Amino acid sequence: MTIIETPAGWPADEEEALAVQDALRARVVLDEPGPAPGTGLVTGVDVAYDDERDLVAAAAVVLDARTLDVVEEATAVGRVSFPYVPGLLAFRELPAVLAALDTLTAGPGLVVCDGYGLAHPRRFGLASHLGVLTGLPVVGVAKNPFTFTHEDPAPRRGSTAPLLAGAQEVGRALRTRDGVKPVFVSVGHRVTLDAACAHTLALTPRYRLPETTRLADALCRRALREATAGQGSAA
DNA sequence: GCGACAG
DNA sequence: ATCTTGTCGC
Repeated sequence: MTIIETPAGWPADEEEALAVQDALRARVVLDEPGPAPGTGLVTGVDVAYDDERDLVAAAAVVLDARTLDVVEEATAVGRVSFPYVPGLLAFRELPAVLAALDTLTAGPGLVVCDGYGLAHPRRFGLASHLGVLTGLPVVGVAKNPFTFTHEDPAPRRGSTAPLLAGAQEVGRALRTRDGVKPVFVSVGHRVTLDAACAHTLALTPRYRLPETTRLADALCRRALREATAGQGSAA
Protein backbone atom coordinates (compact mmCIF):
# COMPACT_ATOMS: atom_id res chain seq x y z
CA MET A 1 0.00 0.00 0.00
CA THR A 2 1.22 3.52 -0.69
CA ILE A 3 0.81 6.96 0.82
CA ILE A 4 -1.28 9.45 -1.09
CA GLU A 5 0.36 12.59 -2.42
CA THR A 6 -2.00 15.32 -3.47
CA PRO A 7 -1.17 16.19 -7.10
CA ALA A 8 0.61 19.49 -7.63
CA GLY A 9 -1.77 22.34 -8.29
CA TRP A 10 -4.74 20.49 -6.86
CA PRO A 11 -7.57 22.99 -6.19
CA ALA A 12 -7.89 24.28 -2.65
CA ASP A 13 -11.42 25.58 -2.87
CA GLU A 14 -14.61 25.40 -4.87
CA GLU A 15 -13.81 28.32 -7.11
CA GLU A 16 -10.54 26.81 -8.24
CA ALA A 17 -12.19 23.42 -8.71
CA LEU A 18 -14.84 24.89 -11.00
CA ALA A 19 -12.11 26.53 -13.05
CA VAL A 20 -10.30 23.21 -13.40
CA GLN A 21 -13.46 21.52 -14.62
CA ASP A 22 -13.95 24.26 -17.16
CA ALA A 23 -10.39 23.90 -18.39
CA LEU A 24 -10.36 20.11 -18.66
CA ARG A 25 -13.85 19.50 -19.98
CA ALA A 26 -12.82 19.99 -23.61
CA ARG A 27 -10.32 17.13 -23.38
CA VAL A 28 -12.93 14.44 -22.89
CA VAL A 29 -13.02 11.98 -25.80
CA LEU A 30 -16.49 10.70 -26.62
CA ASP A 31 -16.06 9.23 -30.09
CA GLU A 32 -14.06 6.12 -29.30
CA PRO A 33 -15.94 2.84 -28.87
CA GLY A 34 -13.54 1.67 -26.18
CA PRO A 35 -12.43 -1.89 -25.44
CA ALA A 36 -14.77 -4.76 -26.31
CA PRO A 37 -16.81 -5.92 -23.31
CA GLY A 38 -15.64 -9.20 -21.85
CA THR A 39 -12.08 -8.85 -23.13
CA GLY A 40 -8.85 -7.61 -21.62
CA LEU A 41 -8.70 -6.09 -18.15
CA VAL A 42 -11.27 -4.14 -16.16
CA THR A 43 -10.31 -2.20 -13.05
CA GLY A 44 -12.63 -1.07 -10.29
CA VAL A 45 -11.70 1.90 -8.12
CA ASP A 46 -13.34 3.11 -4.92
CA VAL A 47 -12.63 5.23 -1.86
CA ALA A 48 -13.57 5.00 1.83
CA TYR A 49 -13.39 7.72 4.46
CA ASP A 50 -12.80 8.16 8.16
CA ASP A 51 -13.84 11.75 8.69
CA GLU A 52 -13.11 11.45 12.38
CA ARG A 53 -9.42 10.89 11.73
CA ASP A 54 -9.33 12.77 8.44
CA LEU A 55 -8.23 9.60 6.66
CA VAL A 56 -9.01 8.33 3.20
CA ALA A 57 -8.24 4.97 1.61
CA ALA A 58 -8.50 4.06 -2.06
CA ALA A 59 -8.44 0.71 -3.79
CA ALA A 60 -7.94 -0.44 -7.36
CA VAL A 61 -8.86 -4.02 -8.22
CA VAL A 62 -7.92 -5.38 -11.63
CA LEU A 63 -10.07 -8.17 -13.08
CA ASP A 64 -9.82 -10.38 -16.11
CA ALA A 65 -12.84 -9.05 -17.99
CA ARG A 66 -13.76 -12.49 -19.33
CA THR A 67 -13.57 -14.57 -16.15
CA LEU A 68 -13.92 -11.76 -13.58
CA ASP A 69 -10.98 -13.27 -11.72
CA VAL A 70 -8.86 -10.85 -9.71
CA VAL A 71 -5.53 -10.19 -11.40
CA GLU A 72 -4.06 -7.51 -9.15
CA GLU A 73 -4.93 -5.23 -6.24
CA ALA A 74 -3.56 -1.93 -5.00
CA THR A 75 -4.41 0.43 -2.15
CA ALA A 76 -3.36 3.88 -1.00
CA VAL A 77 -3.98 5.76 2.25
CA GLY A 78 -3.66 9.42 3.15
CA ARG A 79 -5.36 12.60 4.28
CA VAL A 80 -8.61 13.95 2.93
CA SER A 81 -7.82 16.84 0.61
CA PHE A 82 -11.22 18.25 -0.33
CA PRO A 83 -14.72 18.28 1.20
CA TYR A 84 -17.66 16.53 -0.39
CA VAL A 85 -19.46 19.01 -2.60
CA PRO A 86 -22.07 17.72 -5.05
CA GLY A 87 -20.63 18.30 -8.50
CA LEU A 88 -17.06 18.37 -7.20
CA LEU A 89 -16.68 14.79 -6.05
CA ALA A 90 -13.63 14.24 -8.22
CA PHE A 91 -11.55 16.66 -6.17
CA ARG A 92 -12.24 14.64 -3.05
CA GLU A 93 -11.71 11.18 -4.50
CA LEU A 94 -9.17 11.38 -7.29
CA PRO A 95 -5.91 11.98 -5.41
CA ALA A 96 -6.44 8.70 -3.59
CA VAL A 97 -7.59 6.87 -6.71
CA LEU A 98 -4.63 8.09 -8.75
CA ALA A 99 -2.21 6.98 -6.04
CA ALA A 100 -3.69 3.49 -6.03
CA LEU A 101 -3.69 3.23 -9.83
CA ASP A 102 -0.08 4.38 -9.95
CA THR A 103 1.12 1.35 -8.06
CA LEU A 104 -0.44 -1.20 -10.41
CA THR A 105 2.00 -3.37 -12.31
CA ALA A 106 -0.23 -4.01 -15.30
CA GLY A 107 -2.14 -1.43 -17.28
CA PRO A 108 -5.63 -1.11 -15.77
CA GLY A 109 -7.48 -1.53 -19.06
CA LEU A 110 -10.98 -0.11 -18.71
CA VAL A 111 -11.64 1.66 -15.42
CA VAL A 112 -15.03 1.54 -13.69
CA CYS A 113 -15.68 4.08 -10.97
CA ASP A 114 -18.49 4.96 -8.58
CA GLY A 115 -20.24 8.09 -9.70
CA TYR A 116 -20.87 9.90 -12.93
CA GLY A 117 -19.02 11.09 -15.99
CA LEU A 118 -20.98 12.99 -18.61
CA ALA A 119 -24.11 12.96 -16.48
CA HIS A 120 -22.90 15.89 -14.45
CA PRO A 121 -24.04 19.50 -14.08
CA ARG A 122 -21.05 20.67 -16.14
CA ARG A 123 -20.64 17.40 -18.09
CA PHE A 124 -17.43 16.60 -16.27
CA GLY A 125 -17.99 14.20 -13.41
CA LEU A 126 -15.56 11.93 -11.63
CA ALA A 127 -15.35 9.36 -14.43
CA SER A 128 -14.56 11.96 -17.09
CA HIS A 129 -12.04 13.69 -14.86
CA LEU A 130 -10.23 10.44 -14.14
CA GLY A 131 -10.18 9.63 -17.84
CA VAL A 132 -8.70 12.96 -18.84
CA LEU A 133 -6.01 12.80 -16.14
CA THR A 134 -4.95 9.25 -16.97
CA GLY A 135 -5.84 8.91 -20.64
CA LEU A 136 -7.58 5.64 -19.80
CA PRO A 137 -11.04 4.56 -20.95
CA VAL A 138 -13.36 5.14 -17.98
CA VAL A 139 -17.03 4.52 -17.29
CA GLY A 140 -19.08 5.76 -14.35
CA VAL A 141 -21.59 3.54 -12.59
CA ALA A 142 -23.51 5.32 -9.84
CA LYS A 143 -25.82 3.82 -7.26
CA ASN A 144 -28.10 6.83 -7.01
CA PRO A 145 -29.56 9.32 -9.45
CA PHE A 146 -27.88 12.71 -9.39
CA THR A 147 -29.67 15.67 -10.86
CA PHE A 148 -31.13 14.13 -13.99
CA THR A 149 -34.65 12.87 -14.41
CA HIS A 150 -35.48 9.50 -15.88
CA GLU A 151 -38.28 7.02 -16.31
CA ASP A 152 -38.20 3.72 -14.51
CA PRO A 153 -36.66 1.06 -16.81
CA ALA A 154 -38.70 -2.10 -17.54
CA PRO A 155 -38.30 -4.74 -14.81
CA ARG A 156 -36.01 -7.11 -16.72
CA ARG A 157 -32.22 -7.11 -16.51
CA GLY A 158 -30.82 -5.15 -19.44
CA SER A 159 -33.69 -2.67 -19.64
CA THR A 160 -32.70 0.98 -19.77
CA ALA A 161 -34.16 4.45 -19.54
CA PRO A 162 -32.29 7.55 -20.67
CA LEU A 163 -30.93 10.15 -18.26
CA LEU A 164 -31.88 13.33 -20.00
CA ALA A 165 -30.42 16.81 -19.87
CA GLY A 166 -32.96 18.50 -22.04
CA ALA A 167 -32.83 16.48 -25.25
CA GLN A 168 -29.33 15.10 -24.66
CA GLU A 169 -28.94 11.57 -23.32
CA VAL A 170 -26.13 12.00 -20.80
CA GLY A 171 -26.46 8.56 -19.25
CA ARG A 172 -28.78 5.63 -18.65
CA ALA A 173 -30.62 4.04 -15.80
CA LEU A 174 -29.71 0.38 -16.37
CA ARG A 175 -31.43 -2.57 -14.74
CA THR A 176 -28.70 -5.06 -13.91
CA ARG A 177 -30.95 -7.54 -12.07
CA ASP A 178 -34.60 -8.45 -12.65
CA GLY A 179 -36.88 -6.35 -10.51
CA VAL A 180 -34.04 -4.63 -8.68
CA LYS A 181 -33.36 -0.88 -8.53
CA PRO A 182 -31.28 0.15 -11.56
CA VAL A 183 -27.75 1.56 -11.57
CA PHE A 184 -26.90 4.80 -13.36
CA VAL A 185 -24.36 4.52 -16.13
CA SER A 186 -22.59 7.32 -17.90
CA VAL A 187 -19.59 7.74 -20.14
CA GLY A 188 -16.37 8.95 -18.63
CA HIS A 189 -13.75 9.01 -21.37
CA ARG A 190 -12.96 7.07 -24.56
CA VAL A 191 -16.01 4.79 -24.32
CA THR A 192 -19.48 5.02 -25.85
CA LEU A 193 -22.63 4.84 -23.75
CA ASP A 194 -23.70 1.61 -25.44
CA ALA A 195 -20.34 0.04 -24.61
CA ALA A 196 -20.47 1.39 -21.06
CA CYS A 197 -23.83 -0.33 -20.54
CA ALA A 198 -22.57 -3.55 -22.12
CA HIS A 199 -19.56 -3.55 -19.80
CA THR A 200 -21.80 -2.94 -16.83
CA LEU A 201 -23.97 -5.91 -17.75
CA ALA A 202 -20.91 -8.10 -18.26
CA LEU A 203 -19.79 -7.14 -14.75
CA THR A 204 -23.11 -7.94 -13.07
CA PRO A 205 -23.69 -11.69 -13.49
CA ARG A 206 -24.98 -11.98 -9.95
CA TYR A 207 -25.43 -8.71 -8.12
CA ARG A 208 -26.87 -5.28 -8.79
CA LEU A 209 -23.46 -3.59 -8.63
CA PRO A 210 -20.51 -4.42 -10.89
CA GLU A 211 -17.99 -6.89 -9.48
CA THR A 212 -15.37 -4.20 -9.92
CA THR A 213 -17.28 -1.87 -7.62
CA ARG A 214 -18.00 -4.55 -5.04
CA LEU A 215 -14.41 -5.71 -4.85
CA ALA A 216 -12.92 -2.22 -4.80
CA ASP A 217 -15.38 -1.19 -2.10
CA ALA A 218 -14.48 -4.14 0.10
CA LEU A 219 -10.76 -3.56 -0.42
CA CYS A 220 -10.68 0.16 0.35
CA ARG A 221 -12.71 -0.42 3.51
CA ARG A 222 -10.27 -3.07 4.60
CA ALA A 223 -7.33 -0.76 3.85
CA LEU A 224 -8.96 1.95 5.96
CA ARG A 225 -9.51 -0.45 8.86
CA GLU A 226 -5.92 -1.61 8.72
CA ALA A 227 -4.62 1.95 8.57
CA THR A 228 -6.73 2.73 11.61
CA ALA A 229 -5.94 -0.40 13.62
CA GLY A 230 -3.88 0.29 16.70
CA GLN A 231 -3.78 4.04 16.02
CA GLY A 232 -5.42 5.92 18.87
CA SER A 233 -6.99 9.24 17.99
CA ALA A 234 -4.69 10.92 20.51
CA ALA A 235 -3.62 14.39 19.44
C1' DG B 1 -34.98 32.49 -1.89
C1' DC B 2 -35.63 27.21 -1.12
C1' DG B 3 -34.75 22.47 -1.80
C1' DA B 4 -32.04 18.72 -4.09
C1' DC B 5 -27.74 16.90 -4.57
C1' DA B 6 -22.67 11.12 -7.29
C1' DG B 7 -19.52 9.65 -2.76
C1' DA C 1 -19.55 8.26 2.39
C1' DT C 2 -20.93 6.69 7.37
C1' DC C 3 -23.78 5.58 11.61
C1' DT C 4 -26.70 0.93 12.82
C1' DT C 5 -30.97 -4.00 14.56
C1' DG C 6 -33.71 -6.61 13.01
C1' DT C 7 -35.87 -8.81 9.33
C1' DC C 8 -37.50 -10.99 5.07
C1' DG C 9 -36.14 -14.30 1.54
C1' DC C 10 -33.48 -17.67 -1.24
